[in-house]
Amino acid sequence: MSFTAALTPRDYIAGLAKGLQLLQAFDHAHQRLNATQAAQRAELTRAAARRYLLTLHALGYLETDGRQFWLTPKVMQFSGNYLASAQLPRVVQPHLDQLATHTGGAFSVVVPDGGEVVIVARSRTALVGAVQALPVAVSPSSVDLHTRQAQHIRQIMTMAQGLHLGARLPMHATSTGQILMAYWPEAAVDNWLRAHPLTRLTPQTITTPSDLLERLSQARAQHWVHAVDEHEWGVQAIAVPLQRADGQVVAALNVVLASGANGASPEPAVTTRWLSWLHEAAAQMRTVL
Amino acid sequence: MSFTAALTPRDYIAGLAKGLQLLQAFDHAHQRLNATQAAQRAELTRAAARRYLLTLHALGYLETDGRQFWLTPKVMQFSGNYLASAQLPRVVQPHLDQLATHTGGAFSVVVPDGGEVVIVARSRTALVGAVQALPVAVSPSSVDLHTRQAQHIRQIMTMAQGLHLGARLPMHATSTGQILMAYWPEAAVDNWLRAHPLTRLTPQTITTPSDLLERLSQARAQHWVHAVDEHEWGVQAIAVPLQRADGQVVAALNVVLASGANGASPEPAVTTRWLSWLHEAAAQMRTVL
DNA sequence: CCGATCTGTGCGATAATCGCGCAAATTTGT
DNA sequence: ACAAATTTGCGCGATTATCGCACAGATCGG
Repeated sequence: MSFTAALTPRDYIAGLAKGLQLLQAFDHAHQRLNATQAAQRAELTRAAARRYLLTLHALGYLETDGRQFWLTPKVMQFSGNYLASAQLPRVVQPHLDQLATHTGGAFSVVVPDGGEVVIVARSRTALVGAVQALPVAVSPSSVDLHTRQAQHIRQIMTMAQGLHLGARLPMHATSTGQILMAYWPEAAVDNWLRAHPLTRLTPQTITTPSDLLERLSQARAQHWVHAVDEHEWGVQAIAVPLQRADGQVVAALNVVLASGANGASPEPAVTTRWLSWLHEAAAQMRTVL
Repeated sequence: MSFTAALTPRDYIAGLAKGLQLLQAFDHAHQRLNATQAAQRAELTRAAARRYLLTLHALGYLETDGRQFWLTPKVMQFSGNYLASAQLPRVVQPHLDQLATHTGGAFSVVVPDGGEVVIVARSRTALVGAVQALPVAVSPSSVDLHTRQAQHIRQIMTMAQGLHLGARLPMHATSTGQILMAYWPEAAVDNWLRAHPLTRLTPQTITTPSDLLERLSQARAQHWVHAVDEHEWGVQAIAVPLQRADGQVVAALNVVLASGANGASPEPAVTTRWLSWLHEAAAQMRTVL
């Protein structure tokens, strides 16, 4: 993530790199950019940024009102091509759907990529009445119930915010990242530690190598990980590895739940139930991965 | 789709265009490409293609074994950024999930882009649930129930093949494309017709402008479209428009079902039921779009 | 084992890209 | 409403990134 290709190793098209960098400059926090802002974010001169913006517009990847630029749905084609070509998302999706339908949970399948994890499949059931109940508690009589429900829904909505297909999350602070690393050879983990700072995201985030190594060893021993409030406050997740028939771990499956957020430790019985569902699903997928 | 930017209008980075063209060369039918194949598909010389491939590899968008190249999950980041920034997919997703949970159908929301439609949100329940809700004659005997069920599951799996997030489908042969065009001004439809051939995809595909115009006018009158076997043999879909509060049609919602495939015309009662679900959902979304 | 194809690489030629700089248009603040 | 501060469009000469040929070695296929 920190590469800027200092030298030009002869077979390197700078224009392509800059263009993609510019395209990546549009994220949740920067949905619309003008030429000047885009230049800053992509570390280009304004003149250059403008050329790339106009090119991306001509190709249909950006829309513009002449002043601001923003992403068009065409950028989804890349993801579409990946989903269509990679077999993992395809074979996993039906299992995820079934899991979500039967249990009502919100599940993700992630793969490691460039030191982070990427969500490549996802499934969740409806949060009944989610949107209508969202803004304000309405009912006068059963205020408490509705308030609590709305609060809960708001929590889940909020926490689902960053968890769309294609989202990238840090390995050290996610249940899936941890379970994946647990199966890496020691040297790979060391390399990862050298290359990636253990950025603190919440008070619960693991931020020292020794704590992380301990967690990984625990994960390796029990074949699952439970991360509470480590990535986002109020969100817990339980993850298990997804193995191919030959035992190779190629992805991770998790369920994302609201956590106590009041400091209450999660109930073991509840964890165990989710865990059994996860392991059951993982076992089913094992033969088709 | 037919642009090749014949001239270089001064502010056009050819390198970016070629690189993206190369990245788009990887699709379902061409998951792994070597330098020579990639050069052909992207219409570059082999030397050039190699430079772009190596660049994309250095940037992490392609993986390679030294000979073949293929997409990495990193390409999903573009889609992730779009999903995170565009509000439509975000606000629509909970409604879709609810719809799928309650009805057991497979729903998509699409937006028009560059003369095609793009799937920007999707939801479906596990197949077990879906099969029961399917518009087929109920089992004559419990013996071949399993056979029929298996057959239908296979059908649905097959037909869901090309319907992932980010997939692009032709407007004239899809229920969603037709309902979207139905609300276009006449001139826009004429322009579209001039620019896009009515490619035949099945024996049922609409291939003449007059037939299409008739369908559009019908769609406009009744506010929905039912397309049977027009895009893919054995697949039918029912679509309704998604309007903003001000009445502007910004997207389309549809449900995809297996069709009789034996030539039997679909039962009106079944269609009506799906339609009411679709319209109900569309009405709910109207306020939040 | 040999023909056919693919791959890595060097190099000079070419034109694609760079970024400065200015004038006009737009936004912001009071 | 007006002026200051940004932002934008664009021309231009300089430069260097990119092009594609051509050759040799590696690989594949039967």
